Amino acid sequence: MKYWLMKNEPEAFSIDDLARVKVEPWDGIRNYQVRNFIRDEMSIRDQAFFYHSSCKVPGIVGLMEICSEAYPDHTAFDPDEFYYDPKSRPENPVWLMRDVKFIAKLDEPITLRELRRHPQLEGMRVLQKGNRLSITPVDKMHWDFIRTLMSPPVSKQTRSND
DNA sequence: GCCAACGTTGGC
DNA sequence: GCCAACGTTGGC
Repeated sequence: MKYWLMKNEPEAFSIDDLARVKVEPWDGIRNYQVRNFIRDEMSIRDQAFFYHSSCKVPGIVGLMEICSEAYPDHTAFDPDEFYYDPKSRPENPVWLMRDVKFIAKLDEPITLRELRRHPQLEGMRVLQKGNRLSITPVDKMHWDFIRTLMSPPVSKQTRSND
């Protein structure tokens, strides 16, 4: 099992949106490195942090699970879509996506600022200068440490179901 | 809104 | 294949 951190702008799609719909296609990936992650390295049942980026307080806001194989991102085919990319054709799709499933919303976000404070998290991809990948792998060591920061433990009320 | 950092594009 | 110009990301 692998662990991931997945960034999204909350204005476009937030943890509250995911909590409401429960399952959502993670579309709009237009970076080859990230495409390769989701195609080659992700698996169903991998766990991921939901991260809010480009907002007032960037940070980890929730937990989710990868719940589909990779499949073509159809938003690349549609000229009316913001993420339209004529390179990608239905007969030969360049861009892929996976579905993610809501697990929990944190009672308190773990902010980027806080993540940077912990020496235990040194080397985390998302903390590295110049990192521009919207999805990055998270070492188990770092995952486990961050889970311990989620106190009080992720509350029952915000769990989808166990 | 600024700007550092990095990816992509395209001329040569 | 090089690299300058440009575009995008995303924290601050």
